[in-house]
This record gives sequence, C-alpha cells and structure tokens, in this order.
Amino acid sequence: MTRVRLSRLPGDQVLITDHDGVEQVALEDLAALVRRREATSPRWVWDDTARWYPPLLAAGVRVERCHDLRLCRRVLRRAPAVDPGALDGEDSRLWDALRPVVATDPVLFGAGDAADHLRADVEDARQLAALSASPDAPRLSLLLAAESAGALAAAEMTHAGVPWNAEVHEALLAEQLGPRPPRGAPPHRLAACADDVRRLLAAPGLNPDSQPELLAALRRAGLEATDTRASTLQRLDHPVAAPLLRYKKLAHLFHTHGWAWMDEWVRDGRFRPSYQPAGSATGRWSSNGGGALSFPAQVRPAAVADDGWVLVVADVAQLEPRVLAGMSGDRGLADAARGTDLYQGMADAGAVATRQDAKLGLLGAMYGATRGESGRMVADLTRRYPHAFGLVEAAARAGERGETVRTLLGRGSPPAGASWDETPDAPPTDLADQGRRRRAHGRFTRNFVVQGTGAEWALCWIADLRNRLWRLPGDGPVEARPHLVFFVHDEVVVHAPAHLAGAVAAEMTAAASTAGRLLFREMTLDFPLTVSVVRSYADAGKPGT
DNA sequence: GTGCCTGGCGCC
DNA sequence: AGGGCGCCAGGCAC
Repeated sequence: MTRVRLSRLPGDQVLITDHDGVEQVALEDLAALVRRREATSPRWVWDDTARWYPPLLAAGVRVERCHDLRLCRRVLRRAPAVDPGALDGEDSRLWDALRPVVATDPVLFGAGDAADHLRADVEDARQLAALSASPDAPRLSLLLAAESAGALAAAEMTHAGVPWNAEVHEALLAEQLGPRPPRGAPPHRLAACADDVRRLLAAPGLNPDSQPELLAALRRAGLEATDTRASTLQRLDHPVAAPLLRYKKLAHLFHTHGWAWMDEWVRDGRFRPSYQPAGSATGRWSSNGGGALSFPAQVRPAAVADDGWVLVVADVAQLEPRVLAGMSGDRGLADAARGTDLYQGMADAGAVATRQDAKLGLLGAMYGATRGESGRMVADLTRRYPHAFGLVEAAARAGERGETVRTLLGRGSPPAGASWDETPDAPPTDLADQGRRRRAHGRFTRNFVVQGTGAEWALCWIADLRNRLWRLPGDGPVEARPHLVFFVHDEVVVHAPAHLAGAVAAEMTAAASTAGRLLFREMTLDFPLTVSVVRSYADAGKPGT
C-alpha cells in the first residue's frame, strides 16, 4: 500500500512524498489532489488528523485510511516493546512536544503551528523502523492502524455532528427552568428554588452555589453536614432538603446544557463536539469541547434524526469483563460470556449466588475494591476464575512496584512518577503516604489493562464499522450517507436513511465480530450488542451494564 | 485581571 | 482506601 506523506511548507505549500518521489502543491489545491489520489487507496501520513482532515471533509473529500504521526508516536513512545532510541533523530523533540489540535479550532491551517516545518516523511520512516524492530510489531501495527482510523472517525463525527433539534431542547429548558433569562440572570424557576432555600434556612443573603456559605447555613439550622453532595443532602431530615436538591439539579442543567451551551455548540441543527482520540492515558477518547462524552440523559430528547432518517444506537453489554476474559484466556469466564448477560452467565454456572454478586465481584476486581461486599466477592471469584482475576491482580502488583503494564495490543501505561507528586517543592512524604500512592497507582494499572484493551476493542469496532457504512448504498459526501455521529467508549450512534436501518444494524454486529477476532484471534468470544432504531436518542433502549 | 485547585456533578 | 474523563462555579494565589 502506498504511503503518501504530507508536510506543510512555508508559503501555503504542501510537500508530498511517496514511493515515486517528491511533489509540491499549493494548499488550496490539496483537496483536489487528495480526491484524485484517494482512488488508489493510499495511506495518508500526516502530523495530526485533526489538522489536515477537517478542511478536506469541508471540501467533500473522504479518505479511507491514514497514519496519524502524533498519535502513533505517543503509542510507540510509551510501548514497552519499542526501543525509545529508535524514535530519536531530526526534530524528534519537536515531535514529542506536539500537542493535539482542537478539532473545533476554526483556523486549522493557521500560520505558526508547531508542526509547520516538520517533515512527515522523516518521522514516518522513523516510526516504521521502530515498529519493525519491535517484537510486538504485529499487535502494535494493529493498534496504530486502529488509532489512526479512530482519528478519522472522530473528525468525521465532528464534521457531521449529532442531529440536534433546538426547538425540543428549548422546550425542555423552558419547561424545567422557565423562559430564557436575560444574559447574566438566572431563570425564574432556578431563582425561585434559591429563594425557597434561603427562606427555609433563614439565610437571606445565601448563595446556594457556594459550598462554604451553604455548609455554614446548614449548621446554623442545626444540621450536621461536612459536604454538600446530593447523596448527603438527601439524608437530611429538614424541609430544605427537597428544594436544595431541586436547585442543584436545575443549576446543573442551566450551567452545563442550557441556552449558553446551545449557543456555543449547536449550529445549523447539529451538535458538533470535539473529540480527542486517545485523550486519556488508557487510550480512551476524551473530549475537549462540547462535553461530547458526557452529554446527559436530560437533554438527549433533543438529539433527533432528520426527516426520513433514523438514529441507530448500539452499545456493547459488559465490554470490559468480556475483554478481560479474552485477554486472560480465561475459558471459564469466556463461557459465562457466551450469552447476552455475562453476570447472569456467571450465576448460572454456579460461580456466585446471584447476578448482583457477579457484578460486584467483577467490577471490584477491575477497580481494585478491597473492602466491603465487593472485596469479599473478589476473593471468592478469584478461585473460580483464576486467569482473569489473576491478570488484574498481577497488573496491580506490577503497578505498585512501579513497573509499566501494557494492554493486549501493547499500549504502555504512563510511568508511575507521572501521577505521583514529584514537584520539587512538594512537602516530603512519609512512608504511609508513599504506601497510599503506590496502592493508588496499582489500582490505576489494574484498571489500565482492562480499560485500555476495552478501548482497543472499541477502536477496532468503529474502524471496521466506519468502512462498512461507507460501502452501503449511497453517494455524496460522508454526511449524505449512513454515518457515525457519536461514540462513547462502548456505544455508537449512526445517522442513517430509515430504509437502511436494518443494514446498519447488521454492519454494527458484523463489525463487533471483526473486532473480537482482531484482538482475540483463536479465542472465540461473544460481544453482543443492544441495538435500537429510534428517531430520538432518548428513546434508545439501554439495559446498560 | 489570569491561572490553578477543589467540590460537585455528569458520562462510561 | 473502586478506574477513566470534562465542565462548572467558587475560592485562592499571583
């Protein structure tokens, strides 16, 4: 497969390097060139997908595959199976220092970008050499391809956006908060709630948003509270509890997904958040604009498909326990995972008394619970599933020793020092404190191997799904065909013409099988999906975990 | 004023 | 003394 490397040159020029040699075009001619050469299915190599791809999408150009040098360099840098020296060379420190481009940045090719003078061909050659010298090359290659495909999917999702019905959203806000207030003022219902709280606490000047003020007012009313969490307030035996909880709920809606949020993130009937692939240490995506990965059930009714279109929503049941079964080769756990409900499968096999016990024990093992009911279940289940539970336990112990752990495809955990306090002026830590930090890092590495491998499965899933969707009937640019509009860890949403809903659902399932085979090879594992075809995202059935 | 931290909540 | 995130407001330091 041809690798076509793109580098920025001064004067709005682009340097194009491939096996045939070197060519130079003006930036304004790039989209036409990419469109033409895409017919030969090359792999486009560039410093950051979020910098190069959005302008191409805006010009109606979709690419099949790429290699994101920034993302892949980070993977290779941290991979225990890659020689760090192989990544050193010309400009390598600058490559290490590259920060992600925010996908919603309007000036994607603005002058003065840190990557402007970096040579993609030089870095690409370096990465290929580092990769081929690694004993983990096959798995790492898959990871790099998946990571890059994910970056394409992320840019496409931001480009297309989640179909958003502003009228529905506004009606929802008006119903709960009252009419839109003037700038800087609170909505009526929220102000009324605050008044109730002030009256019931006999605290006329109280700002309920201030934790210190609120705690002081609660104490004056004879209530013992050391924090103002909803769960704490709920237990208060006092008439102020109800309006206070209501206030907090409404305030959160107003501040995080109210009119200001709509003004900022919804344009032309689309919600366009910015994703950051591999934004978290485990390889999960994060979001750096719009709160893509946490838009709550409260406003989901406003995510509504276009006329004649539907949203096809799919999520994986118990992704991480299944991934744990696969990566540990625990046949017993894999057998329990054969149905649609892994926890029930464990109960049916007699490993635990109830489904709830199974869930407590597995989640406890993956999160590092040591006490309470969850901790006890972990001990019981370790005897029944020694491979699976042994794997997370070993990862925890390695982390406590300060060692790096890795995901199935070879992503390495960040060094222990990264999360430990190493600032020069930090107060000296005593032995007990060091012990706490070690154990905390052990819990992190314990979870890292499972969460990170889960993220790898999900990347393979959306990468394959993305290509399958492109092959469905349709023409025109990405957003005119069935396309991904949302992804969050173990769930995807596709916007599709209604008559293709069944085909989309089938591709989702097929892609899940592909992901399972890519990661776990000979070990057959089920990854059952819950698929809903709906007009509004809020109507998607989600049995959840 | 800016910038960083925390508490609290949302999502997985 | 159960993992990963983002975002908001308040509160503090500068």
